[in-house]
Amino acid sequence: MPELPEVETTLRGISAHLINSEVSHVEIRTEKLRWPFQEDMNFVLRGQVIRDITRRGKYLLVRCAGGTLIMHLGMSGSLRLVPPGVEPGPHDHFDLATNTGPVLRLTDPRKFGSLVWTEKAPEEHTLLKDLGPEPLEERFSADYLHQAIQRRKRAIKLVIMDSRVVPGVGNIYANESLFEAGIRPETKACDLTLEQCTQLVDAIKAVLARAIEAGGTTLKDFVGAGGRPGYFQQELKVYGRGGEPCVTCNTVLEETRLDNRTTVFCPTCQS
DNA sequence: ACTGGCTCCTGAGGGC
DNA sequence: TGCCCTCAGGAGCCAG
Repeated sequence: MPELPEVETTLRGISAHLINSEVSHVEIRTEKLRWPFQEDMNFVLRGQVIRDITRRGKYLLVRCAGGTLIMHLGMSGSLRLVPPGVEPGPHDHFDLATNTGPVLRLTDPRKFGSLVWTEKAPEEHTLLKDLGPEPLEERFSADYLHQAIQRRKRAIKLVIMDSRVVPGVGNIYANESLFEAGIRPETKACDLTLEQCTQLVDAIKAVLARAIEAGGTTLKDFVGAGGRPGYFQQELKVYGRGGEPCVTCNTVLEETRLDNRTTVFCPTCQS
């Protein structure tokens, strides 16, 4: 479900309510999400003071005094703050209760999300150590991208969805960014010029920033931690619009599949 | 070093 | 109404 903007929206919604809280207990209501829960999850988390919550790509990092809870929302996950005592629904798999009141509740129908506790520096964890530079930071530049993709023969769309190259960009924002950059999704990555890399990097940064500003994209039922939906779906120019006219030139948008993911582009604006 | 295919899981929506 | 199919915001893992 969530790509970088939805995870960032979630982070902004929850962090102020949880920082400096102490974890009173956790409740696990399913055997496993992506992986089985580690058995001592309650033991290791109970009593931890939440120092900070940050984001790396699509991962949320709940940084505590004695370690870090690494969370990923998969395709269908979302996090909300609920008052203690609210009855869990069928897909509410995990609660983290705090001594200050709010309960952080993970809902995830498809169970592709993950929750991993680590006591070492999280950036060195297997899940995070190979991630590329944060797309909204300066290190993610045209020079970086041009260098990173020079030996990659796959379609540029697949390469920008590779978290080792750009973490945080999923199917929606890959489609949107390529439209904004005027580049066909199936173009071989190694064929991109430095000029095109500049346009693509600028487009990725701009699209992600606008989406964050709008509170993310709500397709089915994504809601931020405060229960508000995102509004970026109203600004989508190609994703979900195959067969409809291009917002720029009125050409009918083409829909194809790349690596089994729906891909939409304008055959006139993108070359 | 890179690629393609498979996998996990549930729900919604379309066709018959 | 029910059944069966395809598709959905992800990414780790493995063989080649």
